[in-house]
Order: sequence, then structure tokens, then C-alpha cells
Amino acid sequence: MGRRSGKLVIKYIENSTNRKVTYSKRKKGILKKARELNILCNAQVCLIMFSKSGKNTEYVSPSTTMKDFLDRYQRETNTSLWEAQYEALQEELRAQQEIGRRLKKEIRQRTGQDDLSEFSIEELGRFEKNLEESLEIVRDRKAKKVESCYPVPADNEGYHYLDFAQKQEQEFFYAVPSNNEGGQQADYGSASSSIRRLLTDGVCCDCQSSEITFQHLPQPSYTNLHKEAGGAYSYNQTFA
Amino acid sequence: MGRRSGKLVIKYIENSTNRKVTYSKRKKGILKKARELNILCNAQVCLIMFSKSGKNTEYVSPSTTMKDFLDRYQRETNTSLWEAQYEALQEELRAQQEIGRRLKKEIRQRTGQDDLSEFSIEELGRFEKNLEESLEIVRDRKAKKVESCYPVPADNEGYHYLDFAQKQEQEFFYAVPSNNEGGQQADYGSASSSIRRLLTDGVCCDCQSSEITFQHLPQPSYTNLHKEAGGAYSYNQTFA
DNA sequence: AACTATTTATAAGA
DNA sequence: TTCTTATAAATAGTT
Repeated sequence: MGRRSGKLVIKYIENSTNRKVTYSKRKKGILKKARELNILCNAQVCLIMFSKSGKNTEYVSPSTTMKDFLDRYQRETNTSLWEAQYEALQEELRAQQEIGRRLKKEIRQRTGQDDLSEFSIEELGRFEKNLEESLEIVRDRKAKKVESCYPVPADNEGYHYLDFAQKQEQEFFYAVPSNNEGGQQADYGSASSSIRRLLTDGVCCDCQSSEITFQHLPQPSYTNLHKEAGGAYSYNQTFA
Repeated sequence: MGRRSGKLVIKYIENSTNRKVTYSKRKKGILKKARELNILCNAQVCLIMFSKSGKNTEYVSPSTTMKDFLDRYQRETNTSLWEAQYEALQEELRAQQEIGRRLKKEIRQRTGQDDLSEFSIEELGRFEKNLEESLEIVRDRKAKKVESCYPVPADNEGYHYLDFAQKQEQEFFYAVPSNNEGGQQADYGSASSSIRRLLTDGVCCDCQSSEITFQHLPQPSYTNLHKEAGGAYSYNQTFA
């Protein structure tokens, strides 16, 4: 089209000024076409252009953002434009989830909450022995703790210590019912929360549910950022 | 343009057939414009269209792929189309790692490998009680297993069963040294690997190392797919 | 899917 | 750049 005799040959415009003018005019034209296509046919259109000098112009049909548009593009074309960047991360996440699953199962098995039928008699025996050893360690620790908190006084005072220790035994080991009905909610300071809950509830922390929730984990800060970021790619109305 | 008296009003075409025809014609037209803009002005153009029915058509200037084009778009517009997703994944990974860390610590504490000094006497007492309960459960399971594997015969044969069970006790509980020096490497079939290793090694699976590796995790199948998919975004020359 | 009257886009000129 | 306008190109309505 235009004021010329004969068909226009589509070929790179060498003259810089002419090329720029043509780019400007045609850019305006194609943007208009994109918008018309959207209105006439209710089509969703995304158009991004970089001029030779690098300046970019974009159009995305209204009621969508560039990000949403490209998300849809990926979904519906069954392709992935950026999965490569996430691949390693996703794999790592899967591995970590698997680790968590196994660890939870191990704890459930250790606390008798989970099925032990898959183990042989021999294995159960070893497990039993292992628990006995753990029990031994804990008892030893407790004894040492008692000793350090309430050091054994001079020989002639020995009676008092033993008396106290026995009293403690009774209080500590039998005061809390096995199902912890009415168990107290004391502040246990810095010790690991899972063991804390174990100690108060008598069952493993979160192994009962399939998902562990750490309310005190830092909440991701991108949750809102993400929504806001969406607007950044919206329709840049360059044409009249 | 077209065979009509007066200017064309840009408005949604209600008639389905007309709309489809118009979409087809104008889609062809805008793709031609996109290619011409690329050739005439050496502009890089990306055009994606979704028809109302969802069918998509795309164009990317040659010598680029859709991915490269959008990478450039992000770089040069200083925007990020998928950073939010990346960060979400990273956050999720961090959370899972934290979960794993806590679970591992819990297991180490349960097996007496980890420091228990942070616990009070009272807590250690509860922990002890919990271990005793677990031990009870495991012993009960083992007893049931023995019973099911070697059912108690008629009353007058009872002696044989008890005799056998006692023999088992000795074999299972005292045959393996506490540090498992020279422990056997029997095949334990389908039971969970962490408990397996616990049973054979006498220590918690992988809690000693900071990272657990599961060589038998299913490898992601998309790894190669993705590379191949890359070509899918290249220039789709729809027009003549 | 073609045809073609007409509108629309735009190349060249100012 | 923007306007003007002659002309090519696109396409709406029709077959």
C-alpha cells in the first residue's frame, strides 16, 4: 500500500530514517489489528515487539496480565518456558519431601503409631533392643541431671538426696496420664518443638497428620508481592 | 475495509460463523504484518493468539525461540514473569529442609545420639515414659508376631511353644552386639529403609549426616523431555 | 474457499 | 515527527 506504482517488496529497509518511520507506522498498525482482533472475535492476544535499537512495545488483551497470558500459554500448549530453571529446585523439593515422609514414618514406627507388621520377628527384636538402649541413655541422662541439679551432699546427708530423687521419680513418671488428658502447657524454652510436643502429648509431634505445620516458620513474603506483580505486565496501550 | 457502505464499527461479532471467519482472516493478516515488520525493520516480534474456543497460534521472529524471546523481554523490561514462582519454590524447599532437620533431631534425641541437656528433669522423665510405652508396643507386636508365625498348639503342646519363644528371645536380643560390629547385612525386603538401617546399624538411618540420599527415588522423566520441548516455541510460519 | 467492492493501512512527499 | 494523499493491501459481505 502507499503511494507507489506496483507491489511493495518486503525487504529490509536500508535507509535508517525510512526504516524508523516505517517501524513507527507499522507498529501502530499491528497494535490496532491486535486490539481489533480481541474486540471483534474475543480472542486473547499478546504482542511484544523489539525495535532494531532495542526499544520494546507490548500489548496484552485486557483483563489479562502478561504473566497470566504466558502461564496460560504454557498450560495450553503443554510446553514449559521456564521449567528448566526450576527443574533442579523441584527435584530437590521432591527429595526433601520424600526424606520428610520417611523420617515421619520412622518416628511413627518408633512410637508405635504406625504399622509394624512389615517387620520380621528378628527385626522387631532388634528394634526392641534399640529402644531399650535409648531408654538406658535417657535414664542415665536424667540421673546425671538430677545429680547436677541436686548434688549429692556430704555423706551423712545422703538420705535426703535419695529421698528427694524418689519423690521426683514418682512425680515425673506417673503424674501425667498416658494419654495426657489435662496435660499442662508449660513453656519449655528452646528445646526442639517436636520433642517438646512429644513430651507433653505423649505422641510424636505431627506424625499423626500427613503434613507438618510449623506455625513459627517464617511465612513467605512473596504471597502478596505476587499478586501485586501481576499488574506490572498489563496492557500497555501504545496506540491511539 | 470490505464491501460495506461506511466505516466498520469495531464491536464483538455475535454471529458465530461470521466471527470465526473474521478471526481466521484477521489472524492471517496480523501474522503477515508481524513477519513484514520483522523483515522490513529488523524488529523482533512475538505474537500469541488464543481464539475464543482456545486454539492458539503463535509467531516468533526467526532466529529466536519463544523462551529466548521472553527471557530477553524480562531482561530488557526489568520485569520478572516467574521470579515469584521461583521464590515460592525456594521457600517451600526451605520449609521442607527445616522439617527434615527437626525430624532428624527428634530421631537423634530419641536414639540418644543427640544432646539431651536442653531438657529438664521433668521432660526427660516424660521422654523416658514415652520410650517405655514404645517399647511396650514393640514387645507386644513381637509377641503377636511370634504367636502368628508359630501358633500356640493344643493345650498339651504348650510347652513346645514357650520353649521356642524363649529360644528366640535369646537369639534376637543378645546375638547382635550393641555397636553392631560385624552386624549382618541381611535382605530385609520391603520394610522402610530408615528403620531397616536402624535395625542393622543400631543408629538412626541418616541422621548422622546432614543430607539423606535416596538413590532409589524415581528419577524425573521430564529432564530430557524439556530439552526437546525447547524447539517447540520456535517460529511457526503460518502465513505464506 | 473465492470473489470483489470497499475500507483501511501506509509509502512517499511535504 | 506529523499531515496529506495516492495507492496498495486487507478484508466484509457475498457467492
